[in-house]
Amino acid sequence: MKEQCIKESRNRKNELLTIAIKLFAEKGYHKTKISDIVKEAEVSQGTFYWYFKSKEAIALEIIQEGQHKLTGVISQGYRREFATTQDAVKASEKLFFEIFTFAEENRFLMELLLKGLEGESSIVLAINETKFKLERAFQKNIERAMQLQMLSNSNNAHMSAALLMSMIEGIIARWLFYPSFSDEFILQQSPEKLAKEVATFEFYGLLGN
Amino acid sequence: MKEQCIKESRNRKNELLTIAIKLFAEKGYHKTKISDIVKEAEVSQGTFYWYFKSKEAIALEIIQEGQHKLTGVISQGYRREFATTQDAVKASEKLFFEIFTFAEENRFLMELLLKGLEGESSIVLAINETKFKLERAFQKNIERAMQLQMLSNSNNAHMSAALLMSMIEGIIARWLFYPSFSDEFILQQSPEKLAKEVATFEFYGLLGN
Amino acid sequence: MKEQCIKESRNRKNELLTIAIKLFAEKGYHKTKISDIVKEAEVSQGTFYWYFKSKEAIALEIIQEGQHKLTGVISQGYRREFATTQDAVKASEKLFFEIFTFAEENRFLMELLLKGLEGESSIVLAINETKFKLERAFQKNIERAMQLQMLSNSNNAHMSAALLMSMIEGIIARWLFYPSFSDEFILQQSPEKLAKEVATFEFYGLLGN
Amino acid sequence: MKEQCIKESRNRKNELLTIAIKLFAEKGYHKTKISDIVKEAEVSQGTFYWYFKSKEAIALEIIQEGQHKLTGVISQGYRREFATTQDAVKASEKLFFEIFTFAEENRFLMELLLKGLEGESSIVLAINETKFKLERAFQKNIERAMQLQMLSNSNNAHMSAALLMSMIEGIIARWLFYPSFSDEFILQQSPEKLAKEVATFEFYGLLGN
DNA sequence: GATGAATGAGCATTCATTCAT
DNA sequence: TATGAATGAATGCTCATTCAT
Repeated sequence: MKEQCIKESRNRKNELLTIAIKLFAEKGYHKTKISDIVKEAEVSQGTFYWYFKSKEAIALEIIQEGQHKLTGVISQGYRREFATTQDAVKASEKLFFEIFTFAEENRFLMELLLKGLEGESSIVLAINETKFKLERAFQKNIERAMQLQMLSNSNNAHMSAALLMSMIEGIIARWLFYPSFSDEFILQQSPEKLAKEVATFEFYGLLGN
Repeated sequence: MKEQCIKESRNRKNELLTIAIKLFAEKGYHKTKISDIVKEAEVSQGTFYWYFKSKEAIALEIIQEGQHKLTGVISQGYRREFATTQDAVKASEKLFFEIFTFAEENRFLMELLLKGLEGESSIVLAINETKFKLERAFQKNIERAMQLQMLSNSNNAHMSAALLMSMIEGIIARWLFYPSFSDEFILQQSPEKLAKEVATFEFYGLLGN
Repeated sequence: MKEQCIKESRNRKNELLTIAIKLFAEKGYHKTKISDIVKEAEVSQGTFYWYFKSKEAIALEIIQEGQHKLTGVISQGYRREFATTQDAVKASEKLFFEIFTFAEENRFLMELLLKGLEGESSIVLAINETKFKLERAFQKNIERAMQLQMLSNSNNAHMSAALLMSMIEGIIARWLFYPSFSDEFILQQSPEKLAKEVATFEFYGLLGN
Repeated sequence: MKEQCIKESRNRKNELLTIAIKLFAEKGYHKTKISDIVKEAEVSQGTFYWYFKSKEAIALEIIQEGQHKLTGVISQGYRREFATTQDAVKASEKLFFEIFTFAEENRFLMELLLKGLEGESSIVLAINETKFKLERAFQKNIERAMQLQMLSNSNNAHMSAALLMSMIEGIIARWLFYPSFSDEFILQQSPEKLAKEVATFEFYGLLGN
């Protein structure tokens, strides 16, 4: 019985979280009113405040949970060791695939993590931290490749990681968030295909393959 | 005397625009109050509404003026014809240089154009249109290079343009907007150096040079 | 078992009453939340409403119980008959002593009775009634003394009772409720000493003894 | 024209202050809503916040202004030097008269100053400070009389001042704030008569004159 | 008896916008 | 042109109270 209650309550809370994620992504933080969230969840205003201390609190919880999930995805994507350039490309592709898949399945959450929320500074900080961690993960990967002599040391790992991260951000945004602004080529892609394209560009550039 | 008045008023208006750009970039659209803007400009609330119909109107004017300026920059950057790959890299570099320079000189405006404003849909639309135009300019450049047989036709110009645009956005953001999150390598760069790095990556990827 | 339950429940109820008295005195009626009371009692919100119909109800119960107790104290203090002025002073002193002792032992309750609660009118009424009764007791005492020719008939018993009551209220407040605003002289007094001081002033005034 | 505006605005602010004093005294701080105040003043909610930062702010302003006025009254009441006991009684009477007159003319303000507001601690502090100052004024008067050998040194000036202050508070409360609880004797008195009664009691006590 | 999730009316405060001067 | 007082709809949040379990 107690278990059921806990489960019930978890559902209520999760329901509110899911709706909040969607509305924040769709309308933005400020234009999403608590009344919008509770209306969609079919609960009262008071119920919202039973589960969350404030509007800022739910946003923070969303971001932090998102950071946690995304960190899991990245660490999964890095399990492979690689020896040849081909391996490295494959490894990169694999990681991108995981990220794109996660983005596809957590569309709104990803939108918040990447586009950010024009909210309290605590929220902005949490978002930046998330992106920072992701970028550092890319950087480590590149540095490993440099140690393995697969990449010239003339590369600057920071800069390369920043470029990589930017590409991932941009592709996801065009693919999922601004469909109307992108052409069919990107929209119709599967995570696999996109991962391959980005990984190729990453290693070979426009002249590549 | 009339002339003076017009000039005065232009100044007043520009003053308000400049302050609004700065505050929107620093605090965001919603967290910037009209009262903040007029306080910094040392005019009354009423004066603001003499020059601008509404808060949305000033944001729109900012974005549209920004779009116009940026369009000018891009068209400047394209004047050159190129024949060899080296030329193409140089041309790209030149364009990037112009964009980075503009960004450095119009820091807050650029921040608004790239990060966007969590505002009315009209504003969001205007911003997206601006980014869209920039991206199409990159795309045209790539398509030209493909026609000249400098780039393999296996490239997808849309995708490449999206990647390129994403990199530019990302680098500018790290360079100018989030200095605290970036390492010294990016922060200390000049527009020239950054342009070179990005252009090289664009054509050769990580393995390149 | 039933007895135990009743006892238990009495305890629960008394616990809630005691905590409520303390919190009402410390923070005031409006600033004391039901959630504060139950948190300190380590019971649930629902439990509160099993014992009390409402927030108003618990306040009323507190006041009425206080009135009852205080009435007992006063009637105790009046048992003596007196013949000489000395006796009258002693009798007064005795009564004051009882009141001060009660106040010391029921600090928070006394604070509510004297300072009042900014609450519903029913509560305010109950408090005023309590103070009214106390004052009438003083008045009767004075009238008795006038009948015994111990006090001149030029005295107005109402006025004198009001002055007396005011002094008692004031001294208790300074002694127990606002220690930080009073000097050491009052703070360090025992009920005996305070009773003596007030009784002397009552009969002889500043020039007295 | 500007003068008129200033006057106008002063009136608006004073209007709000006067209404707030009345409502706070009648209904208490918490039960007085901003909407009550503005409704009675026939202005909008926003207008209230043009003149006062918050509900707490208006309460504080009321108390501080009251403190200032009352301080003025007290200092006026002390101008006389006295040589005989009769003089001292007269001087006391004069002071009480001033205070009672002020109380009669600033009924609601006095109610706030004496009964206090169950509000933010800043407000409570300001009120206590006001009462503290008044009491210290009484104390100084008594000490002066002791120096002049008019009062026995066996008197404790602090205690006497506390008793005096308590009497004043009590009489004003019964006279003005709780008419229904007092008898006709007090209610029908003029400030002169009350001042005389209290001053007599002060010096001679019940047995006095 | 006891729990605690759920309710919803109520309230202080904000801020873009208007308008008389 | 310029002012700044005035407006009022909008919104986040509180908290006494209820009720299914």
